[in-house]
Amino acid sequence: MNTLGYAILSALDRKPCSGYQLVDYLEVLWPAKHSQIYPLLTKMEQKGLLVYKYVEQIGRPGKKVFSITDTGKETLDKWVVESPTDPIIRDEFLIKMYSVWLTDEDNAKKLVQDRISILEQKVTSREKKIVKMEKEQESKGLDNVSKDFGRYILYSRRNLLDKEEISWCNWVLNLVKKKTSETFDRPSFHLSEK
Amino acid sequence: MNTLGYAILSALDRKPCSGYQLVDYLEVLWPAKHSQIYPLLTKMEQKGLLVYKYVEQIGRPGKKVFSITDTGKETLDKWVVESPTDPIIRDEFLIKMYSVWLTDEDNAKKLVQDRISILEQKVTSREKKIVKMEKEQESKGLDNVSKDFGRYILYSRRNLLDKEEISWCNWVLNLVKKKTSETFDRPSFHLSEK
DNA sequence: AGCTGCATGTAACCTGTTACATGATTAT
DNA sequence: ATAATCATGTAACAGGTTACATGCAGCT
Repeated sequence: MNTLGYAILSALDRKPCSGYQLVDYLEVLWPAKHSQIYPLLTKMEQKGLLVYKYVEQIGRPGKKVFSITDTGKETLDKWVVESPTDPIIRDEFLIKMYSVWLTDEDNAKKLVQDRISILEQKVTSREKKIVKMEKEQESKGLDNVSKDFGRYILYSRRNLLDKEEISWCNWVLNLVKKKTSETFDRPSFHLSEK
Repeated sequence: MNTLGYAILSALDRKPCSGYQLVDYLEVLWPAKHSQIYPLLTKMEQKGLLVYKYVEQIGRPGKKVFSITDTGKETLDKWVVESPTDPIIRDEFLIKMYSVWLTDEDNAKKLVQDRISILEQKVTSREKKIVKMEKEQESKGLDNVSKDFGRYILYSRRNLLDKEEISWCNWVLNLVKKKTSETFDRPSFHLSEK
């Protein structure tokens, strides 16, 4: 089984979901398109890691609601204690940054400023989600607090990191300015410069 | 052309490299294995984006040193001004965290502590690289300062983010402790709690 | 004698994205 | 009208990893 499979297991371990719902739900854990999720759900169901029942709805199409089985839980438990592989990060922004930031000052600025606004946007929309989670929390009992708290810590992690990247962007923006004004006389390569 | 191709172009735009060297060099920009890089270099050379000359060495095997062509530079310049796609992040740690952090306290702690030590390790080794870059810088003229400074800002970015993640890990570690002692009485879902 | 680093390449496989396909309901 | 949301699925393709394959130099 691949990592997406385990992501699905850990999501369903909290609450049963349809494939459609999982697309949203997995966004924080391990983003995937529906075209990848649906076939995997079928495979996992055939392996006995999941079960589903078809739930008919009024005013909208019926759905397959998947739940984790005991076998599924065991599989997840075994995997969870193995040490995780290195995170995979691929970011076009870094390449573009690397390419333009000295040779093309205007585009460098634009690139960084755009990045800042995208990050700020994400931070605010994530904060909204957190507020939403709070409200839902208040209407529920204590038992459910723990279930969604995992998402909360992941959201706050992302926000922390995004905010830190915004600081970095502003630092870079300052460097670009300095570069122009001070004729760039051998910068001291020190972290403390920040 | 794919993003790896552009990453190669931007790397070679700084200085000519062999495929073998590119594996290391691209690690910060867009990590790739040699099995992906070698065939791409051949394709790009055939398209006229790159040229190479075979350089024989003493005491080690000869290598193909690739350089960017004017066509290659044009291709890169066009791509660089387009707004970058969203970064791709996939991290098993997050799934494992999500799964264990409430149900299995011991493993949750271990998971986070391991993460901290890996991050700390990376931060220190990156700082060493920066020191190395400084020393190399001092022996070179002003012209080359700019060439490696791009790497410097990317390294410092990563270090900043990794350090921030370490803080987050410590915050989570505290939450786990609290959970045990305070019977977890409905935590207030506020960011300010940090 | 065996491991690490330098150096290049191919083949098989897995993972993930884009596009094709369908269809009802609700909001603008 | 037409776009968006809910809902599921497949097929073709692109991107990336693992494994196979070779070979020399230098170190332990």
